[in-house]
Amino acid sequence: MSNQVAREVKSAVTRSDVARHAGVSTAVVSYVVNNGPRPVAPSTATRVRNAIQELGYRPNTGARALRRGVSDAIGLILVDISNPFFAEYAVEIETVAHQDGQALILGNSLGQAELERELVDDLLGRRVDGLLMTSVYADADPLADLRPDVPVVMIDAAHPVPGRRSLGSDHAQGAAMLVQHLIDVHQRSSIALVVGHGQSPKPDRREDGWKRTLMAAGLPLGPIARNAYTREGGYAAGQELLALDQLPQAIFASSDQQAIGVLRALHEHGLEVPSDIAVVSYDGTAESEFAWPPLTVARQQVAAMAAAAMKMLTEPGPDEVHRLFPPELVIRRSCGCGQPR
Amino acid sequence: MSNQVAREVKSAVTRSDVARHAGVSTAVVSYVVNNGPRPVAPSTATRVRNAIQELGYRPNTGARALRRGVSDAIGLILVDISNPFFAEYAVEIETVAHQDGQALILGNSLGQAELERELVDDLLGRRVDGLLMTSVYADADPLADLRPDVPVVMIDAAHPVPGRRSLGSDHAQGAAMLVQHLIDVHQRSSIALVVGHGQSPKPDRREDGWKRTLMAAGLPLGPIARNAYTREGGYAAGQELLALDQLPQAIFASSDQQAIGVLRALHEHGLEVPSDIAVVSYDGTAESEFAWPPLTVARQQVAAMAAAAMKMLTEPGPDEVHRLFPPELVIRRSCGCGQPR
DNA sequence: TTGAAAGCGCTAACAA
DNA sequence: TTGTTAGCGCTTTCAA
Repeated sequence: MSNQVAREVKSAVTRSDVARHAGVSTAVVSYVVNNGPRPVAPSTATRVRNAIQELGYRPNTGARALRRGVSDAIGLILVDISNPFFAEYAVEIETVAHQDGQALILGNSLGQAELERELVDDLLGRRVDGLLMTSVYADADPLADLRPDVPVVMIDAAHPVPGRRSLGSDHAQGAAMLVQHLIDVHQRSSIALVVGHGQSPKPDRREDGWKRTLMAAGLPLGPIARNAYTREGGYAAGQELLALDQLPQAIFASSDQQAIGVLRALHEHGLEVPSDIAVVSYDGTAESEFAWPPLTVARQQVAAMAAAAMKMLTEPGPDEVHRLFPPELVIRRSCGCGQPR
Repeated sequence: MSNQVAREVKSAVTRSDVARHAGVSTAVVSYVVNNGPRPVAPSTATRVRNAIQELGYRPNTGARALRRGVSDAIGLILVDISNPFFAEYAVEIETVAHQDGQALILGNSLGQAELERELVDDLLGRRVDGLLMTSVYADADPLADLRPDVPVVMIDAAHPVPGRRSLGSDHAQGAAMLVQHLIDVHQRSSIALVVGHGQSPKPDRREDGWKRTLMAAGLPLGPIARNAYTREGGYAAGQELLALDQLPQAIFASSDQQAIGVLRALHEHGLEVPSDIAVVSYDGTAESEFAWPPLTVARQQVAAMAAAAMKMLTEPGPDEVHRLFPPELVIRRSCGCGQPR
């Protein structure tokens, strides 16, 4: 009874309570809980397990972390997990992490450099075993003055990041696949580009891919509308393109979100997609499949990237690497495929 | 130099390194870092701060947690953060938590009871200061045998949860607002319902709201299509309704995701929304605004719920409470408003 | 096979 | 105003 009460009163049960209850030392409890490193007689082990059960003992992960020097937790810093692409990415990462016995601590930088700093700092203070992140900074190393002493992997890096491990999708290739498809299969010769603002000195690789593919095909470059990688940005970009003297025959949007915005602008103008104008986009989130019409996309290999990111974090390797994953072309209806002639 | 090397070598700098470097005791370092509880002479404090700076010292959050008995971390268990509603919810929660000095540990149960259990267990082992969760279980208390010794708040609860604190949106009211609008403003007299499978003995409160509003208006109940609360579920439900002898004049979908699926089914059938059939839905995620046509919705007050959830976790209060937040009616085009006659 | 005990980094009561 | 020191709960070496 007094046990009952004590537990109700929220006295956390510790290993020494268990030891006392089972009539053994705390070391033995440890051996049982961790299944080593010393052997324990079966009968003793059973007594300990019963005590654990009865007392409702649960090892304190933090204390163990302090002693062992590893926290079994990793940090994930995203700009904004309500962006569907990152949400899908996060699910994959969390799944892999959990299978790996790692908990995931999440932070949203919301595009604010200062907040990003705070989050990194907090995570390092928690001695996470690793840090996965996308950075607000286009180029500068956001961690420079934070001197992280744990592995860091930049998980949405189009370009190599000096001195860091990084990975991302091959944006140039994805863009090229999409544009090539519009040219080869749908004979579009005027293909517009919707892309983000050029914050970075380096151009968006999707812009490269679009440009090179058009040039290689001997086609003129279509109009470019630059705006945020959001639905709102795409909407504004779409309106911009619609205000042009001559409507392009197709639009390549650099993110699903932008494409969704573009579609809205086109619909509001009473345009039919793909018959009046084709639209394709980059990312391949679930949302793209349920847009109207369903979007033909270059789908990023989110699961593969998540697994690779966790691996880069855990396994030894060069301090600077950059892995690029090829996106997959997913044909749906917005490009003109599967349409009645 | 040797300092340099030592740091490179990844020897974590501890409070006693700082103390030695500054020529003070570890207690003083603590007083400076925590700004108390004892006063420190300004000149001493400066010396300590310089040492901290030079050595790149960062307090070990885990050690502090062990000593103080609070972890400054909370757990969040969602079914799936790639569901946009939960993603938006999570952003709000993380933001509030961060402002509150709490880190957020995220877990996705993916609809698997066993996984949910594992996540809860892990989080309790980490001694989170509180647990925010949605449960896979419709009714049974998923925590019963886990004896959580921290505050738990069920954050997406349509009904009170026995013995627990919980909160959610007033689904019945939201449904009623939407249906009433379709009746009063758009004179729709045949309104279908798309809702989830009845896993729970308790009916979905949105079904209640829909039913009562129709009955109060003296209208017949429209057809019901039951399917998952996903885009796919909505798509299947939409097809089901389209196969009926008589098409309803409007559809109320219980989630944005379902509405998106319904819209796809309608579009594929060549139906115009809202002129051929109106569609409204529940949730009000960002996606709903960019659907085609933009969806009229009952928007859940995500930010308010997130703040309230954190408050319920932190502040003392009754062990069992259930707070319901009224959704807001957001009129867009899918109901027929703003359409040319 | 088991136990005693040191110590992970930190806080804070107590002493000076 | 500063220092000494006892733990927080755990792992693991070393001795029995």
